[in-house]
Amino acid sequence: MVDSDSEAGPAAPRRRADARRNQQTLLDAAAAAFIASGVDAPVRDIAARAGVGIGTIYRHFPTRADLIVAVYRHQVEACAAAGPTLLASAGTPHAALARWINLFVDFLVTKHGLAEALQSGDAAFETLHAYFLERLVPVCARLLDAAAGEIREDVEALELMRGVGNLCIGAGKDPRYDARRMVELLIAGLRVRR
Amino acid sequence: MVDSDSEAGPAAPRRRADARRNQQTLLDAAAAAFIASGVDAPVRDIAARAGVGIGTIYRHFPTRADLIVAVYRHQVEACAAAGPTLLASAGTPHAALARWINLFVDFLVTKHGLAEALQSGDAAFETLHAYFLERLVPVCARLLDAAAGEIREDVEALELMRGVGNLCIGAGKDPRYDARRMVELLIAGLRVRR
DNA sequence: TCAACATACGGAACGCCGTTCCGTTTGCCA
DNA sequence: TGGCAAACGGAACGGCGTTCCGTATGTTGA
Repeated sequence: MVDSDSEAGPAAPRRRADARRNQQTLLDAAAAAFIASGVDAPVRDIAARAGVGIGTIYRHFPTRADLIVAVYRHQVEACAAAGPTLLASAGTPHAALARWINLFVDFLVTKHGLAEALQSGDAAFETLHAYFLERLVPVCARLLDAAAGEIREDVEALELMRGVGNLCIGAGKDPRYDARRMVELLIAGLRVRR
Repeated sequence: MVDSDSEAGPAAPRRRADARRNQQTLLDAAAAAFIASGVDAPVRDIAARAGVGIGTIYRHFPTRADLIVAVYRHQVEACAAAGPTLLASAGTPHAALARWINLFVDFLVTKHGLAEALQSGDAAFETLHAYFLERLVPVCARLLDAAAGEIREDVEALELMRGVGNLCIGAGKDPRYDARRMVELLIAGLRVRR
């Protein structure tokens, strides 16, 4: 289940009832399809799952990327919100950073194909890429700032996020590749040597 | 330029002259196309560049992956060969490992889209993925063995190679993401803490 | 020199994809 | 209830990798 359009604007132009129903149905169908076949599930499959025409999907979500963003928006927001929380609760800033990155990795690793889509140069996923960076890079930057002194200072938040995202590609497809361990190495490498 | 089929078998079945010419032309055209548009240049473009029909390309290279392997085979072999050489010439085993990884990263980073293709789950690139791992993982394993004691021992060669490959994805597309630096972090994280 | 045959070629055609377009249907309000 | 904006459905388009097969050509033995 993905909840309805409790979106931005106060001036929601009041849409037709069937439109709202379909939007919700589509979000649920997409979420199910993403779990079953990964985020690159064919648009036609999602439409079929929702019992809806192809045209309908595109009126609600102009591009595949918008659909993906809509499906995962809540989890991304939750991840963003966890940053400040961890900073306050965790022992050291570096520990907070490590825990937050773990959260992000857990999220990516459990979404078949999402990491791939995020980094794929494909112009269609530009929106997706942009949304993730927009939302998460500032959070990461705050954590990095807080940990300054404990970690190298030549690494920007955006770079780190992309590195972590990249390491999550292909996770779960080959048991011999453990994305979490690789990210752990990356974060370990971030520490300044005593 | 990519040199001709100085391939395996001693019993090369003697092919027609035009076939040999076309194979060479195709390799050159593919190399040029890969530089111009990345390794995912459309098959039709490569055929057009070579002045050859689509059917011809598929007789010589049953799948895109085979073509990519053929184009880069020499560089991959050179990289594999550099392993033992570095181990003998570099100061410490860890330094040899670091230099060898650098070689690999340089190779990947200068081939637009190759890292992406290598890790893309797409079954069509299975051959490509397999060839790279087959050729380079044993070399990496030897370097890791030599550096044992200096580095963590819970990381296998295959895992490290995939991690490095992943970090190279998207290199060169965004100046704010420096794949080399991320790999440097990963390798730094590999060292045991004193 | 010249068949005749295996080999290799070219490109139309197929299936799958994301996306667009437009004729039809449906909810809503006066 | 009539009419109209809003929303729908799915055929159609362009691009992709790949397959298939009728055609052309190099080779070779007579």
